[in-house]
Amino acid sequence: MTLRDVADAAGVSEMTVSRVLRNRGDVSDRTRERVFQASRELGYVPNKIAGALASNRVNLVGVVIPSLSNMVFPDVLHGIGAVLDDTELQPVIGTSQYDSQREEKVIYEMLSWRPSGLIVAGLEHTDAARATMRNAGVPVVEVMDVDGDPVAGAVGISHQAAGRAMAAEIIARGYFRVGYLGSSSISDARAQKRYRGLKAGLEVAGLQLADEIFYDGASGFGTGRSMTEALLQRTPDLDFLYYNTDMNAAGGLLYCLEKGMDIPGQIGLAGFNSFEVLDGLPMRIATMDSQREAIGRRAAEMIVANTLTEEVVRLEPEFLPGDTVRGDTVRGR
Amino acid sequence: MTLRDVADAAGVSEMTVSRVLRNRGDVSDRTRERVFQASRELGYVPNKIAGALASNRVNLVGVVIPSLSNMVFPDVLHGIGAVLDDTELQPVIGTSQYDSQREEKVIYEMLSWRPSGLIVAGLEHTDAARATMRNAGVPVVEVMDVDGDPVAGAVGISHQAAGRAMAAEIIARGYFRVGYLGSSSISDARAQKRYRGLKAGLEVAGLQLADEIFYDGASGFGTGRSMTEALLQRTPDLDFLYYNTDMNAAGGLLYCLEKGMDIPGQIGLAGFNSFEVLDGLPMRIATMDSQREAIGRRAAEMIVANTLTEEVVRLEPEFLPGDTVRGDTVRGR
DNA sequence: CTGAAAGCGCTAACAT
DNA sequence: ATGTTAGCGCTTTCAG
Repeated sequence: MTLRDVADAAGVSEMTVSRVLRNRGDVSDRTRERVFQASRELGYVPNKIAGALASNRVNLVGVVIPSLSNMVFPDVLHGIGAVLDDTELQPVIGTSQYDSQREEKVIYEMLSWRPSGLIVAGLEHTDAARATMRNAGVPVVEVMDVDGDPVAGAVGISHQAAGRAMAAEIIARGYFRVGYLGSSSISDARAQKRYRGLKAGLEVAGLQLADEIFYDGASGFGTGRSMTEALLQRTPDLDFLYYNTDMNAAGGLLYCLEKGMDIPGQIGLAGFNSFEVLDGLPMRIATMDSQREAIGRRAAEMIVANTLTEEVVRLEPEFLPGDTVRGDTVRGR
Repeated sequence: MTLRDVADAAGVSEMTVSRVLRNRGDVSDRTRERVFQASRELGYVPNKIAGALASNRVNLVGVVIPSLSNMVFPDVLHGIGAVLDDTELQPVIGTSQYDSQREEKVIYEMLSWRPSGLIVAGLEHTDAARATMRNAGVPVVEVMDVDGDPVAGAVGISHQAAGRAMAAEIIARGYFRVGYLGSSSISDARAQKRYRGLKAGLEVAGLQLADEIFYDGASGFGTGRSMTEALLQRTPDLDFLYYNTDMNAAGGLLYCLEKGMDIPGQIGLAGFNSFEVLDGLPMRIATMDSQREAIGRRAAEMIVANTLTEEVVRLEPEFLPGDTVRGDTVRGR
C-alpha cells in the first residue's frame, strides 16, 4: 500500500496525494476530497520512513532516561510532553537501566534515526556517548543536573547545592546528629552529589555526618524502613535522618511513628524530590522539590527552538518543610 | 556524513562498509579493520531511516499505553523490555493520556514508522484505530485485559473475573457491608470491569454493594484517604472497603489506622495490582497481583515470534490476603 | 571477498 | 492547480 495505489484510485498523481495528505500547497477541494476518500477506503497509512528520507525531517525527539520505575523520570517526561504536544514533535523514550554502556548504545540508536533533538538525563556519560552527542548536528540537552560539564545545552538543578542547602536547614533547625540514608549505587550520580553537598554543608558549621547507611536495589517503603531500623540500631542518638529520596523517607517515617518516636522533636526527617503520591501520609515529609516538570518543559523548549544551544539553565529546588522538621530556630521562621 | 564518506576514507566501496558495519557477509580482516577505523575516526552514525527504507525492516516495536504516571504501565514495559533485550528489537513508547482520540492518532503515527509489531494497552479503541491495527500487516497484541473482542492477539487477565473473585474472598471471610472506592473516569475500562465483577459476585451471594464513592484525578494516598473518610462518614457501618488500586487502598489504610479502627476485625480492606513499593506500610494490603510483568513478557514474545497471531492468552491474577482481611472462615484457610 | 546497479516510498524543486 | 524529475542513504541482488 503506497502513495501510488492511492493516486491510482483517485486518478491523480502521487504528488497530489502527497500534498493533500500533508496539507501542503494548493489543491482543489474536489481533488482533495477524492484523495481523502481513496486514502480512507484503502486504509492507507503513510510511510514515514520514506517521507523522512526524502524530506530530511524527522519529527521525533529522543529522550534517554535511566528507568521508568523511578517516578522522577515520568515526571520529567510529563513536562517534555506538555511542551511537545503543542508542536509536531513527538518524544521517543529510551532507557539505560542505569548502565552507561547501555546508555551509550541507546543514544547511538536514537541518533541513527536522525531525530530533531535529543534529551538525556544526567551529565555522566561514556566518552563515546559524549562524542556522539557532540556530533549529533541537532539540539542536545542534558537534564536534571548542572553540576558538571554539559556536552551542549543543560537544564537542571545543582544537587550539590541542594545537599548543602539541606545541611543549612538542618543546622538552622537545631539538629546536629545527622544520619544519611542513601543508595550504594555509584551510578546514581545525583544522589551522590547531594550526599557530598550535605557533608560539605555540615562541615562548614563544624559538624560531621554522625552515621550513614547505603542500600542496594530499589527505593521504597520497605527499603526506607529497614535502612532506618538498621541505622538507628547502630547509632540510636541520631536526631536527624536525611534520605536520598522521599520514597525511602516515607518508609522511615512510618517506622519511626510505629516506634512512637517524637517527630520532629526527638528526631527530624527529610527526603528529596517531593512526590505528590505521598501526600496523605500521617505527616508531610520535609523535602526539596526537584523541579522535574519544569526541567522537562524547559528542555523541550530548547529543542523546539531548534538552535544548537549551549545554554545551561539552572533551576532552584524549593525546600518544603512539611511536618517532619522543627521550626527554624535560628532565623526564626 | 554518509556511507560514501566512510567508504572513501577507507578506500573501499559503500557496499563493503555496509557489510562491515552490519556484520553481514564475508569481509577480510584487513578491510574490516580499515573500515572500522575510518568509521570511528569520522564519528559515523548510520542512517537507520535509509537503512529501513532499503531493507524494509524496522527493529522497533510500538507500545501504546495510557500514561507513565500510573505504575502499572512501567511494570508492563519492564516485562516487554526483558524479552526484547534478547533480540534486535527495541520498544518505542507512546502515551494516549486516557484519550481514545489521542490513542487513535498515536497508533496511526506508530504504524506509519512500519514497526515490527505493536502492543496496545486495553481492548477499547475507536473504530478507526481498530481498523488501522487490523490492517497493520504486523503482529498486534492488546494487553492487560481479555474481557472483550481483541483485534488480533491479546494477553491479559479478566478484570471482570478478578472483581468476582474478590467478592468471593470478601464473602468467604465473613464481611458483608462492602463499599467500593474507585475512579469516576469511564476511560478506566478495566477498573469498571472489576467494579461490575464485584457487584455481580456479591449478588450471587445475595449481597449488594452497601455504598460506593468515585474520585476524579490521580490515585494516591491523599485520594485514598479522603475518599475513605467521605465514604465512612456517609456509611459508618461498612465492614469492607474495596479500592480500585493499591495506591488508594494505602491511603485508606493509613486513615483507618489513624482512627484506631481494628483491621481486619472491624473492617477489611483490599486493593488491586500488588505494588512492591508499598511493602513497608504498617500492614500489607490485601490485593490481587495483576500479572503486569508476565503480561508484558508474553506480549513481547508474541511479537518476537512474528506471526500474525490471533491467540488470546488469559493469565490468572493471584489473590494475596496480606494483613488487612480476616482469615477464610468458610473454607478455613 | 568485493563492487556496480537498481530501487525502497516518498518529497523538493521545478515545470506547466 | 497539478504533474514530472531527480534523488534522499542505504541494502538487495547480481557479477566477478
